Amino acid sequence: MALDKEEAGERVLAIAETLLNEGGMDNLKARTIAEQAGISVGSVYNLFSDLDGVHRAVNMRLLDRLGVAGAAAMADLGRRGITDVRQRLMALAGAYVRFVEAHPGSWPALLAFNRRRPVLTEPDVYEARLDQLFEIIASVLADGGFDLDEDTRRIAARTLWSSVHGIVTSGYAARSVRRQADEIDQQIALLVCVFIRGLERGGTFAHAGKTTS
Amino acid sequence: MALDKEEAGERVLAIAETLLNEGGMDNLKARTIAEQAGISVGSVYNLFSDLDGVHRAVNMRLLDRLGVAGAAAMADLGRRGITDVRQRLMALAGAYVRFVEAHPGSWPALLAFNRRRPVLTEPDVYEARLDQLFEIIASVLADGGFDLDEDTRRIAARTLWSSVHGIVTSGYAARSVRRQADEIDQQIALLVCVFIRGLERGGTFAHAGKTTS
DNA sequence: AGCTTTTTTGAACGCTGTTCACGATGCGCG
DNA sequence: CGCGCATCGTGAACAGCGTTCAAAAAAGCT
Repeated sequence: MALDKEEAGERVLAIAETLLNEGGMDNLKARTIAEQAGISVGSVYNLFSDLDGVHRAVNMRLLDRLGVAGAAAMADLGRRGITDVRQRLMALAGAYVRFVEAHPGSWPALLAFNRRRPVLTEPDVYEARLDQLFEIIASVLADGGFDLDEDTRRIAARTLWSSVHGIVTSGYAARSVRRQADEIDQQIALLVCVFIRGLERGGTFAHAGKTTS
Repeated sequence: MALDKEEAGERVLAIAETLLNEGGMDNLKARTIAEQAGISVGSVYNLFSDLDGVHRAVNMRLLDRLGVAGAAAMADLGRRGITDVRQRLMALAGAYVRFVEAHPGSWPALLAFNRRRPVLTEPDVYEARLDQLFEIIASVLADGGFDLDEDTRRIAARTLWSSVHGIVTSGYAARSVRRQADEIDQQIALLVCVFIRGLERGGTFAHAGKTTS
């Protein structure tokens, strides 16, 4: 046999990611993968349960890479002795923006994929990879000098992540292409500034109830 | 003929929305629509260019309804004499959350649909409907007593919208179902609180450059 | 009524994901 | 070496999808 089984799987994943990145979810076809990988259609189903399994595996790799990108950005700032909270948060957001730009097709495909599955699959391993990102943000907030209890800090970290995520995805759904980048950068800058200032003021944020006051 | 052409279109759209809402994008099938509408497959293509056209039309209706939901929430607060910025923003966010909950399948389908199309279609009419929402938020901000120039206010409105959007979509991608609602409410409450406090502090937000300071 | 125009139809085409009987291929053992 | 066995790769076959288009039906017109 020419290819180790695991090596064949890697090949399929690499091809699948390229296909997703170039043409979105619609471009992930079993026959195309088989042809480009030099194997038969059936072998693809031997390596993975189905195409969704392939897509899931690609998504895992993407999330892992996003995690290391975030960690690398923090490590870089640490190496340069930068501890300013705003700069650190901006660096994290910048890492995310750059990651999305570097994966123009496969990242939207990941988002669309999650949307298609109701809640059937156990997202344990999925959420675990996201928690890793939340941890990074939470640790930056912990070093920021705001006196937040652990629970608030956790929620703040997730809020910050979700907001940046929303800005980026909304931004790339918009019309033009060059104006997008400016818009996104401005919105992220404003979000981070406002967020830090808002947290610095201290006080409670437990207005959990709806507008029934 | 039993059905006016326009009436038939409405019927198709209603059926399509139900299908999308119940089973997501994969559930929007030409043959199912035709069968449920009591027409033939070909007639569907007579009324709409293709299935994407049907989906687009459904999305337009959804965006319109979201717009009126937001406007209605503001009108309701106005009627009750409530002018507090926090309460108004929370009401807007709440309207959005309720809207998403009321459209568990068709709203994710709208998001996934936008993601699939690069930028080919002229999103004029699409963006116009979103601008209507931004206008509502911007007007609330304008009444809030922050001294923001018009441009900053516009960006802040979009940032707020994108952030809420990100919180909601990230929240529903998470695992459990009952914890989701609490998480989302808490994140939105924190976002709105922090945002208002951050804006109240005044000052400039023009840190447009990346972290190259 | 006949003729023309418009609309509706559903069989047909090409493509999709997925399966599975079959043949090839590697392997241990007498 | 030969032979049974198990493992794996294969691609034709199946069901279903979006989309088309010649033909039929309906509607309009004089």
